[in-house]
Amino acid sequence: MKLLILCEKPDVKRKFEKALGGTTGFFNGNYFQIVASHGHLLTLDEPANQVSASLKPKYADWSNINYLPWNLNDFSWKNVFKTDNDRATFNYIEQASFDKDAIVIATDNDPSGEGDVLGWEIVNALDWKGKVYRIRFADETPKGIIKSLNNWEDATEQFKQPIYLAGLARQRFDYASMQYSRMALYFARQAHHSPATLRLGRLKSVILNKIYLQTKAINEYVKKPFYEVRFKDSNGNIFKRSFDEATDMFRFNSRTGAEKDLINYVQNNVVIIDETKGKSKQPPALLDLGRLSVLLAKKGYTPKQILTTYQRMYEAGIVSYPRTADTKITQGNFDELLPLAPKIADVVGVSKSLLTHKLSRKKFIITKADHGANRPGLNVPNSLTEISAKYGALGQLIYETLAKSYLAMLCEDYEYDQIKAHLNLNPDFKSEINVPKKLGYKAIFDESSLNDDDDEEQNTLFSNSASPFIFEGANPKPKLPTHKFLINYLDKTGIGTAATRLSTISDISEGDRALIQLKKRVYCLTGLGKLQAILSLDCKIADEKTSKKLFDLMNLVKKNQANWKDIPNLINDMVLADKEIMQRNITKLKNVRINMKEVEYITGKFNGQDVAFKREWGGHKFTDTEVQALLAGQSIKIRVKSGEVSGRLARQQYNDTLFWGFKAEEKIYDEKTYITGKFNGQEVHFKREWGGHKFTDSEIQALLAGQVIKFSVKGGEVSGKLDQQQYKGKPFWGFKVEDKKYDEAVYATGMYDGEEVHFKRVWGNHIFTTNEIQTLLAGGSVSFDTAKGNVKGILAKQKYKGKSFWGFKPEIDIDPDNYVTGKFRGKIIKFKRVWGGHRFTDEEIAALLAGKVISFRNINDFQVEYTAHGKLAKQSFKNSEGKTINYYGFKFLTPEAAAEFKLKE
DNA sequence: GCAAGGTC
Repeated sequence: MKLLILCEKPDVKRKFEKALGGTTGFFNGNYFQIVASHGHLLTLDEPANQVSASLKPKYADWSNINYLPWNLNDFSWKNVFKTDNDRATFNYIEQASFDKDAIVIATDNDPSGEGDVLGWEIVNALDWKGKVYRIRFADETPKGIIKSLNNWEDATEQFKQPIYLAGLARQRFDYASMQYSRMALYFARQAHHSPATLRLGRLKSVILNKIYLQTKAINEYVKKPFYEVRFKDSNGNIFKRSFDEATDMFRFNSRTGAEKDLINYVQNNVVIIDETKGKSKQPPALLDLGRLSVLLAKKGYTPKQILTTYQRMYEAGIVSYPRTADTKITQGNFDELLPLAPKIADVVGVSKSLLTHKLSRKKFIITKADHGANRPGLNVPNSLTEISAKYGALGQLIYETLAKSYLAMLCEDYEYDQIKAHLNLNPDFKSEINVPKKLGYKAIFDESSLNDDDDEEQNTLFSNSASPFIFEGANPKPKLPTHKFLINYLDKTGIGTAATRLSTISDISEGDRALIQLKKRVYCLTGLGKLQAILSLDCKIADEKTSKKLFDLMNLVKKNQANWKDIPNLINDMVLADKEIMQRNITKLKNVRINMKEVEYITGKFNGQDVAFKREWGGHKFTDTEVQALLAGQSIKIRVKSGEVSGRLARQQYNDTLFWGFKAEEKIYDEKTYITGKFNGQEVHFKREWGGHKFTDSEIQALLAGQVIKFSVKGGEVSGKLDQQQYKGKPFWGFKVEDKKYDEAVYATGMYDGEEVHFKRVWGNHIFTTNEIQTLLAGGSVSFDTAKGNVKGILAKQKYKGKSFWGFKPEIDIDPDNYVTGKFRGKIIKFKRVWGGHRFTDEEIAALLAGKVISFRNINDFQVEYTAHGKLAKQSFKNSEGKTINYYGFKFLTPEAAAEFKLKE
């Protein structure tokens, strides 16, 4: 038999080749050829293309919600290729399939059935009539792959594959959830908001809902301070009574109440130890992409930066596969990486003597992993510098963090004593502390900062006695929706994989249509996001339980206990119920200020029909008179940037979407800026000027005749001809450069990495010397003095207004987001922008640099608000090697000290 | 224009 082995991606194909000894060969007497897809090659076509011709207008309509919910029986569930590249990949798979007898679906074994859906999509597009086998490898080691091939299942009967059906149902459910975006847009317009589009779904909407409600809870938080007597020993250990709302007699609303109580307690109350228990803790689970991002977000990196850098490192084999659902690894994965541990430890500066636990602990191991948890890859770099050179500071941080989380697995347990004590004269006052005995894995990786509650305090032993003091507390303030907060929350909902969640957060926090944005390390909603969140309040689509229900049903399908066909229709029940709720939510929008870049739509009657169209066209905003004329079916003339356009309102089509809008019928270009002429018999318009050069009459003749012309511009000489080009997807005619000769006096020319580059000889006021030019071309850095101070930089390809050019690039301050650079006492210095969770405002920074004392309200780790005073000062600390490190930073002052400084000011 | 799931 001849087999076609279909992998999900090229990376896995390579693992198969390694296991089977080549792309083609024989296995168990069968000839095989391995091919790889590239994720999903196909996707469900647009709604309007899924239905019969008579239903098309209904499914293409965005202005009407009478059609919702959709009838999913109308759908043909037709797949289309996502891109031309995907079609090409398919063609290569198809070619390979022609002489084969059976296909082996060797796509990933996701518990969601996604790999099965992906595989069958391709098999179905091949119109395959032969045998189909499914293999599910435990890991991507040769052993795992070969074992899976020896245990293949006959899967020829596609609709008897429960896991596939579960995946297929999920896909249709989510696809049908598109209705929500149309519905919400309709209601937004009812509330007189006109966003270009909204994006609702069971993941996106849950994120928005959580941020909305959390922000609301914070805004509505009312601090209720309380005061009570507690004891503290000389090591800072606190003794307190257990608090019970019903029987409480010791908590006061005012300080004076507690002050009166304080008299009842004596100083130096003797500490009695009740119990000392030896305890231990195993290293934490390996990091997933979400938890990794939490650690990196603290340093100011965005999900997008983390995802792209991790991906690049994965492609180089330095880190493991990013988009895994696994939090554990197989014994095979473990054995594979273990021999590399000493080298990894060297790279990240971890002492090898700590790596004594060479047997895998049960908690890390599973029998079957999709790719295994995120961990260092099999390509171990030689040094951190090597990583940072290629992947920047973030790359280095990713590797260090991931490596330490992995190496922690090979360390011994963390051991500590849990000690309980009470006070002799006041036995109600108790304390429980954890005192470290042996750090074990915690010496290299401390997971406590990943937890929502950083309650893993490590204490020092009790001292002999404790004295009373007045403790000021408050009802806890709801947590800020930071990245950590959001990731930990989504973890609990279980929607998607950690990587999917991260990429969705990235997706909705970037670009013009962003729904959320990070401000001072806290997520908040954009105008668009707020609009969506309010419209979806109390709706099922924004309910975290919706995904849970979906997954529960999918699990039943997997066990043959439910019919997969019932799942997609559930979204329709939701749409029906949420339609009413959303309609009611419109009123909630009325009292909310929403800042949004709005696309204004005009609504009115055209030939007796309700229409909505954009008020702007080509930068021109229709006046009310023009709107009346358009609705009356008249032709109007408007001015746009490049000339005068006449046209009228018309039903038009863009891709598969019908819409109403102004349709240009005739355009007269401004003669001053445009030339109108005939090119190959076609009327063309192009700009009279290019790069500051105004074309002469003879040049215009030559251009229209298709000839190459040559003229001088600033910095050199260009040659080129007239050609049709594209700008932002729209075609235009204009001069197109074919060759540029650079003026040697202005530009330096040379080779950089095998590419000819030209760059300006001058940067600021500095003229590069011949030596400096050579250094720059060799990739070296050059530094020189300017009026603003010393500048150091390298040669780099840069972008300006969308055009790329080569030039000197000054070294940007490391992490400008986290550090402030400024002049302090006549010197350029850097200092941290955040102190104790507080991010200094621009005004505060200016005051600090001016040497002034500033004060601000802040919240401490116990969620208690207090006023912090301080100023900028040169400070120092001793690092682990005992070396004194000097630095500038905010120096906290007591209120008394601050007042004294302020007096001097 | 709209999802969530893959891929790089």
